[in-house]
Amino acid sequence: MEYNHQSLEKKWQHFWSDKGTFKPSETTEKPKYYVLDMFPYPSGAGLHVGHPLGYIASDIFSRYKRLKGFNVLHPMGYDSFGLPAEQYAIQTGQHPAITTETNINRYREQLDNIGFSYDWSREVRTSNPDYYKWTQWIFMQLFNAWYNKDTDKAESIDTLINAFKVSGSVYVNAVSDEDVQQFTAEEWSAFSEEEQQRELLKYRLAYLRESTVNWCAALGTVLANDEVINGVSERGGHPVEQKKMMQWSMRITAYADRLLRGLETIDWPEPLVEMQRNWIGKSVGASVKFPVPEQVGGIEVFTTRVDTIFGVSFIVLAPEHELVDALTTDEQRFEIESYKEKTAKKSELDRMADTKTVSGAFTGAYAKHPLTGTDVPIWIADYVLAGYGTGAVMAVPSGDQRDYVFAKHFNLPIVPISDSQNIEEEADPNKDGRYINSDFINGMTYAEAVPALIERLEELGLGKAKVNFRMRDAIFGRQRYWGEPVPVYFKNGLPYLIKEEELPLLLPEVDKYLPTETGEPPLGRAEDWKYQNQYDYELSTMPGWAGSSWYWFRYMDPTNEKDFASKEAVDYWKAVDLYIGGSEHATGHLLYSRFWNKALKDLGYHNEEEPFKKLINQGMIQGRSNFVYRLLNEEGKGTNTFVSHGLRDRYRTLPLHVDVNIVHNDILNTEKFKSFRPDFANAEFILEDGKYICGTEVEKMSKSKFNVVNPDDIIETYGADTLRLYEMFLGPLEQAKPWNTNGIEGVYKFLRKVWRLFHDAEGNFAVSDEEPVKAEYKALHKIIKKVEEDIERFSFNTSVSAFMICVNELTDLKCNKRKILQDLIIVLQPYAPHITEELWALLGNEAGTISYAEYPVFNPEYLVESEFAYPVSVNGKMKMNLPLALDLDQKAVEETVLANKDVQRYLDGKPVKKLIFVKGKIINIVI
RNA sequence: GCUCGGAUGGUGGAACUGGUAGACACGCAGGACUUAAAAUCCUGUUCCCGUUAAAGGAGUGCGGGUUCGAUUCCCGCUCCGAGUACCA
Repeated sequence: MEYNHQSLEKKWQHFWSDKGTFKPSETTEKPKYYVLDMFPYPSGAGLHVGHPLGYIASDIFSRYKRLKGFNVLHPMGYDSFGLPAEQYAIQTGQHPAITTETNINRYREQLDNIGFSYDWSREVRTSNPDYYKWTQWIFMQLFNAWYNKDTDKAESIDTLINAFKVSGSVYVNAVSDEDVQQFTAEEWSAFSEEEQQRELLKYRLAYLRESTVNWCAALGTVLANDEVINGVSERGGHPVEQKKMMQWSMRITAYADRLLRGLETIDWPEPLVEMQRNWIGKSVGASVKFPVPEQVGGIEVFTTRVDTIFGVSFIVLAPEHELVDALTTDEQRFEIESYKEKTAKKSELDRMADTKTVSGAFTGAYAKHPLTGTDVPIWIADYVLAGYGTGAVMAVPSGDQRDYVFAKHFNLPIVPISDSQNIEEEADPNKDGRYINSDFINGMTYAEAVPALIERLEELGLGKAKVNFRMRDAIFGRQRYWGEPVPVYFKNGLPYLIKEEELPLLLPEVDKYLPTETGEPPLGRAEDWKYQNQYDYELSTMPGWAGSSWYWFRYMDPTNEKDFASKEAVDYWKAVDLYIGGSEHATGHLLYSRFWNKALKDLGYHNEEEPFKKLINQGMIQGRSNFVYRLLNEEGKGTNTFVSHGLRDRYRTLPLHVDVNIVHNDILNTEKFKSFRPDFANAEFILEDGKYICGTEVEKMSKSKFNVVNPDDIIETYGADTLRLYEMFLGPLEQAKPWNTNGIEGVYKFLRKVWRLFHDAEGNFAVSDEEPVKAEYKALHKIIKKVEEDIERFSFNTSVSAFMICVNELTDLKCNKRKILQDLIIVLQPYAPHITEELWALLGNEAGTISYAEYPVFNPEYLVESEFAYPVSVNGKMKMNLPLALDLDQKAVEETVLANKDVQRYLDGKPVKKLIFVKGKIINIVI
């Protein structure tokens, strides 16, 4: 019988699904292992060959862990709320739920074809009410929580209310809005219900506040910072502007420090850890007050370089700074106003693009230097951002390049403050020298000056050490339809939660998926949608990241109606042991998930500080486009003649994308090309060596570039096992690489060789029960060891090569011994599950039981290198191979090598300085 | 600009803690089997010189260093990719 991947793969896929082979056991002594894939958004385009890369890797790992005796949880689901389905709904009127359902079915079919070992009984969909019920429930927990800095964790809002009742706001040390009030216990009790709620809102982890947001007019919604890339929206690339709006936000900044510290405890790729670190952006410095005689409080600035404080020659406020109007003198008012107007008109994109031009305006006001008391002029400029620190900086032109440029442009003084500075051409921020022009820190080093300054500023009540974070709270509301409704209604303009037993708050039906005429979000169109028939519901929905910020818990107990997951399930499965997905989620999903995980832990729902212990990023698979070259005529118009790639320089041609599916090894199938497009029906070709060679280029995989390769097509031709092996063979998992089908034949050939090991020349199944010989054991044990090492370090590509070597060796040995072959297919099973299940059954084993077989143990005895010749170099240059008996000790090796004729001849009487031994062998002779 | 990653044959890539660079696969060339094709198998394939064979030399982006020995470690540079962007 020949290797027939088509019937064989379908057979086993059905078998696994019917038997529920991959359901983890509920009661078991086995240790648990949780392998998770980042679940996909089911887009209308379906899967291309790039998508399953990470899924294949995680599947190999899961199957391997099962073989090693673990109880493995390996689930899959869909992140099914999102913009594309809604955009489609706007265009066609089709309900997003229908589009989503269709797409999910398509995804499922494609995923099934690849033979993954998911436990589909645990599937989750974030857009299902029985799932988003719990997303809403978590929102409620966060609404009902505040962050206590004294205990360094989130607590129920009740503990805050209690503190207010007992002692007012004095002893409360919380992360909150800046405008919180100070009040006594009596005052608190005297507050009206409304006043109390208004105040509590400033402490809640999920809160409503007027804030500056990224508004995307084209999408009709606000976006979080991570959804804005280079000043345009991540989805669609539409312009984004800053706008003040009442918005739901998540107080993720409360967790800034814990999110940062946690990074040291998890096994994640360094670049990703670095990205999160930068995003959180912790900077240690000081906040310093510059008194302004006419203003109470003065101007507070944040600086990471207090040591340069004597170099301050002016202060710069962001144009939006709240003190600007009050400070501006009458003479300067016109200038300031026109500057503010000018900057307000600039879009985010303009402001970013234009970092070269120096601009600013003088307010006419002066602040007092906190240490010298001299007058410091106050300016405004758009290089200072309102959103970071205090929106004000102390400018030290000698130490900061932006301040330097500004000072030069407006002719402000530049005072050197260190004897090691060179400020002829530009600012010099070095910290190496000793201070000059710096009052009482003159002569000190950086390390001496900083504590001295902080101490002095604290004495004066004008400054203190301070830590600042770049990260902002996350905007949580979206003015869109296809998302989780926020379980909140409004009474007297204040938000209140609906009752827990009223969950889920279902997404109402609307006539159109567009904003209302009055500019309200689409939910404003829902008729009679009122809480208790009288109160308005919140009309914005949750952002895309809400549903994905806790989904790994739901897989543990997906049908639970009483809890987001049962206590037992959460205690058993704990955190995700291995998480595989793309690095594009570094500052979005992966940060928000860590945040929610920590908050849920603080509130007592589980015990894991970090949700994902180990994380691997699979590299993106890019497309590899093929081109044909259309000959141009005199007028530069395209003709119907096409020139092969190698000859195109001799003609005037126009490159055209051609469907990669009619190109094989870069050779165009000219017959298929003629039916590719109607106008190519009479195409003629200028060939080289009788072939039409196409040009190539690496680009993103997309329909318009005709470079999309569908996994279904590959599976049809070569089978799922070949696809799985080939995707791994393509290169290191974490590396980005173009998809290229050129080498797939090699992998397919390998599987046929595996098949043939079990069959005789006539194609009949034939294995022998003879005892294997030593060489056969050696080949087997080598692969067992190699695969184990490779999988443990996620080097799947090298395993595939090792399998090929092993099977070539066994083929050369004409090995058909049961004892060898059975172990071989167990080890191969994670990579190529279908063919191995088939062979397992052919060997007479109970079908399907391979999943629970023991991973074979390699035997070190067979791994001893039995080479009789080994290389010796002289002074690092390879010179000769020496024959040598195996079991000599170091002394004997030394004597034998030095006595060797060739060595003698090469040494030519020169004295041997040193012999370099590695693992008991002489590697090098130094003369 | 800053941060991080990368550069190895015609191609994808291997070399794990410094120890025979180029495993494995594709492609290419030649051969066997076949009426022929497909499939399968064998041989060769870093470059230069040379060739019946051998022998020799160079070689992991470039320049230097450490070392008996460097694709691997260190310093400087070039190019490519990713992230980030006036963060005080």
